[in-house]
Amino acid sequence: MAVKIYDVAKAAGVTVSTVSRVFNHYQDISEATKKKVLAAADKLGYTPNVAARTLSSKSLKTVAVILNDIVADRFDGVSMQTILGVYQYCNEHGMQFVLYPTSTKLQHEKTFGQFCLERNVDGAVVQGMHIDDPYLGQIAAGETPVVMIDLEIPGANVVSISIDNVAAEREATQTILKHGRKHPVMINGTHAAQVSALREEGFRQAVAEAGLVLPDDGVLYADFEIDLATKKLQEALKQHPEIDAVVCASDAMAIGAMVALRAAGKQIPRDCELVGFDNIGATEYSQPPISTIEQHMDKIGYTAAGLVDKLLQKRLAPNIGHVYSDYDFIQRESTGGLPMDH
Amino acid sequence: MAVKIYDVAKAAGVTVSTVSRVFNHYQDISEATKKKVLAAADKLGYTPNVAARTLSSKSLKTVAVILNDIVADRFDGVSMQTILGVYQYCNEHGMQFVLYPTSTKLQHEKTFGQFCLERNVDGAVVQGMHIDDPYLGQIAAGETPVVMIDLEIPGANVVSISIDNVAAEREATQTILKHGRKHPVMINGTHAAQVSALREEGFRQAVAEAGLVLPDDGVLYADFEIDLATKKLQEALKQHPEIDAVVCASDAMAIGAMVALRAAGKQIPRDCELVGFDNIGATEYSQPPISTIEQHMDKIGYTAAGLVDKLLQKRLAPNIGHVYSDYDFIQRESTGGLPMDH
DNA sequence: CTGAAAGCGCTTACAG
DNA sequence: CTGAAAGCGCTTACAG
Repeated sequence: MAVKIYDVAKAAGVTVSTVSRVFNHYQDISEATKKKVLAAADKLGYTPNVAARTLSSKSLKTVAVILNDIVADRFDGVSMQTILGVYQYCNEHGMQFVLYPTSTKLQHEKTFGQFCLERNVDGAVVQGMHIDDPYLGQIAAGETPVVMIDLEIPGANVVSISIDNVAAEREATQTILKHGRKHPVMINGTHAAQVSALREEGFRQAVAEAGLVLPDDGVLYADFEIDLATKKLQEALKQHPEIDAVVCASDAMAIGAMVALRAAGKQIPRDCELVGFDNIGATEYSQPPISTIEQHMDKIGYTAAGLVDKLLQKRLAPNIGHVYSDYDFIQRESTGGLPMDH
Repeated sequence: MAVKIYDVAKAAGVTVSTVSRVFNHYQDISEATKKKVLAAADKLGYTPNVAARTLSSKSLKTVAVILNDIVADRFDGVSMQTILGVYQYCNEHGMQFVLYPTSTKLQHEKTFGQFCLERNVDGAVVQGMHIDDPYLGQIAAGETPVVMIDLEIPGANVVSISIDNVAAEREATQTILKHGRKHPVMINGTHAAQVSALREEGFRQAVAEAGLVLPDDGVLYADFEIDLATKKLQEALKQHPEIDAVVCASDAMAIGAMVALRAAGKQIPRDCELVGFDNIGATEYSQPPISTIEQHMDKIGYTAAGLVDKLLQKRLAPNIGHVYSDYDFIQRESTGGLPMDH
């Protein structure tokens, strides 16, 4: 039933060594035998067994996508985009691909090194880590090439990739402030996410540039949760009914903010502008559509896999540290306010 | 660096056979040596190598999630839910898990059997197949246990799982019709998806039960695409301004429908009720929130993996054929119309 | 209850 | 340019 390398060798009249060489694209194979082998393999429907290859080979590389604490919340197709980006790169470059959903709990049961050994992982693309996760130190100190998405950590074999979060949030905030808004508030995620600090930095820069003074409670933390964003903004609106712009570190929170604004009788964008982050599908079709930052996560995944590849081949310039991917600020109706007189 | 079974054996003063037996939960091991082995393994941080295990073992089972033509459209966290459901089952039951995103194109490059051989796949959970995909015949005729999500095909080793699509769409439609709506229209997906036919059947049943006659153009096909749904409904509204209910085979299309209704000046639910399918995040926070069917895809994934497991152990009652998973009809404002006089 | 040994399906120095 | 052979890290009959 199952066709092995030996069957192909037999059918082609060569040894398994030769078949293996053909399939691994060795150069010094005569065209004639290469043809014979390929024909035999094709006729028999042969495909090399991955487990056997990874076990015996040093050259078959497998890269893992490690997704930490993914919440499948019906909302977010974003992790899937990253996965597909990595998968595509692997597919195009003859590398193996494995997906490993993990969690802070699982990280305590098995070290990062153990996981890599167990699954023959040669390199990894890691997303969703919190700044106090056990894997972080292990990754930084380890030998395994790792590309971290959205989290910069030290480490000789570690490169991080993300968009320029500071610039992106700054641009979004600037746009709103140019419309004459004077009382912006930010709804941020959590201190456990590095991007939160960066986006807040961008927000604060734009506010300062505009010559505005942010009150002490000008940044709310809603842990990237919809309902919490609603609640936090509702409380803030009681203290500061003058709020006329809400900058959110995620689209989910922007949607939560929208609920609060609606409840407060604020019309978007007339009374208050609103901007999110991530460009999840819901923002495009909400009423009004919400302006946001598109990060092109599929591209980030693809690029990240390419970086792992380069890291594996030691072909990456030293001290690369961080790679910036491009983003787009997508303007929709929620920031469509005309410049105001003042 | 890397710790192998031999290292553990040496440290524990036994042979690799014994260590292997301990890790595979053999019964006839003395408590004493078991303790020794476990202690040594723990101290060294040993984890069995998966490639070696799958290569040499008949008992380590690996189940694949095969996702066909996934469009990472920033919209749909639903595939991710299925993946996580399968992953969780595998994790809890000591089975290996692999993800294989495929496409109609890739299906032509490699047969289903080849894929299973190549990756040592013992069983698979398959989602997103079209009714004319190459894999379908191969799966039906094959030896590999497969659980198909949302698509029923024959085959001795095949079981399908889905919610009762007919009943679900029927229930959704009934609800709307009970509100007195007289001119319903359905926006369906594509004939290439089996669920489309079933949902249409449910819709038609409810319409007939209500004593209504559906016009020939009472069902539109929008291929599960947002923009196409908008366009199709816009055209339909020109012909039939009397439309007062739109039943959609997916939430994405419901969101597209909403755009058309808004453009036509129809207020939801006052002038026209609307219902979707899938319960993607966007429906909950749209304005108004859209009623829909929650399929619990994580549970379907988990159950599907369990069925694969049973299939592998030949412990499934013969002629199971199809397993129904439960669903919930979630009523939101878009079907919140009060009963009308007539 | 445990060891010795063959074998899973490949890859890759080493010869020639 | 191609073969013969060792080895990757495990599992599992077969003995004892």
